[in-house]
Amino acid sequence: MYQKPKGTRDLLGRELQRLEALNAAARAFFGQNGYEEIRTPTFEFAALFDRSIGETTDIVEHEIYKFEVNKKLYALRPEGTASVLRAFIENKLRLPVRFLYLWSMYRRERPQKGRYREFLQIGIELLGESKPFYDADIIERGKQYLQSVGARDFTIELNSIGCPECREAYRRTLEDYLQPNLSRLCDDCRRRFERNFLRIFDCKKESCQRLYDDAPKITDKLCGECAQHYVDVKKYLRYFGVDYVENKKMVRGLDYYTRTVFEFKHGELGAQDTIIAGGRYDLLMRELGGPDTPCIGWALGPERLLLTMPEELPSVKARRAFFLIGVGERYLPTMISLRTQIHNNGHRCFLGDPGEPIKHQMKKADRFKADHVVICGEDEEKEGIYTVKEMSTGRQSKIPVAEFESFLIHA
RNA sequence: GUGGGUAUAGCUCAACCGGCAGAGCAUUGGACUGUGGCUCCAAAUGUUGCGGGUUCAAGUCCCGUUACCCACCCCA
Repeated sequence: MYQKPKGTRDLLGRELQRLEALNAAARAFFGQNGYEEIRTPTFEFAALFDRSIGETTDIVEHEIYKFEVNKKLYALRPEGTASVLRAFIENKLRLPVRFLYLWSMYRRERPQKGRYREFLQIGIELLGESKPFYDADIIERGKQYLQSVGARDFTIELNSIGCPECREAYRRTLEDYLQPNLSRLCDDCRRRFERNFLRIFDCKKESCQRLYDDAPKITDKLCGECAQHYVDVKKYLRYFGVDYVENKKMVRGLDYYTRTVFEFKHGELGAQDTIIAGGRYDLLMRELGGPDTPCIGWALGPERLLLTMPEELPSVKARRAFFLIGVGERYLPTMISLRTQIHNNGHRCFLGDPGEPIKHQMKKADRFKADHVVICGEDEEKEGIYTVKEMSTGRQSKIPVAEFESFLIHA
């Protein structure tokens, strides 16, 4: 027997419906807000991701699916931002522009709750806007989107990680603070400090965290411009009515972020509690060979979001379902035209096999979760009616053929 | 990549110290030949994840392996 690769899933039934409901809501909502949907190739030249995500990140080092064909090294995309910027540059588009993407991403991680090797991201990117107003704007739009699909109980965490100059100054300050305590850090943190020093704050060990609680924070060491930017972002968030908590220890896993970073978290999700994560990346476009262009964006994990939501999404509307029963094959033409009429009114409709006993067809109707059964037989033909049975109550009524259309409209 | 847990009928799970492979739900048929669900009666269902080992005897013990779950790492 064949099995799917580890960390992948077959999407069908309820689960697929739920995901598609989030996609449909995102297309509608962000479309209204001027975000244009974009699709790029699922694979790119591997160098694109090395350059953008950061060569010392774990993603690039051992989580990317890479393959070589004809001496060219390709990679399945592990995230969306790099591809969007590459497409922007390559297609010589004009600024400013807003993009929406709904893509599968690929990372060779060990799967666990809310984490897969092929997973979805709904992301937005706003290219060409540098002002703090826009940082607040896309955070607020994220909040509004979550609320529109019925998500509750998430908190927004905010931080600024400054520009490379701020970070270099801060690194020295932090080093001075940690130097005397180096022996109390865990092995992971010592390694992190060498490779990507901000990431020490992600450590889950309490002994390390106690040390970091009293450590100087990057927000205290921002340069003048970055500090002002951060102050203004918070000002606009208040104008927008967005509640947030400052998390001075929040940093990002990707190297390209500058200044504003944020996460939307949900408390009851276990270790993978981040539903939306994003931030500003003002230097990446230039890094990838494009024009100097400030950008900001975020990505949402639909699988994780769904873990926080009820089985029946409020946004999934159940359409009426009809099942047609024929008593004898000679009623098939009637049934077929009836089906067209029902479909034209926007309802679902299935045909029973009119050669089968009524009992069998009735049972099928139940299986299909039909709301209404319409019976076409000798009695109906004589009286010029259809017998309509409402399945939830068992009540039956005779509806004259001429009045059936208006019945459908009100069903 | 590291650690812990799990794997038995379509599904959820039992099976004592190693001793005939079980139940509920679902399925199928009947009670009910123009009416589903509800009720009652009956039937069918297994490579105990896979491969090896120990034993008179393995679902049970041992080794390996695969998948899933949870956590670390990392991240949406």
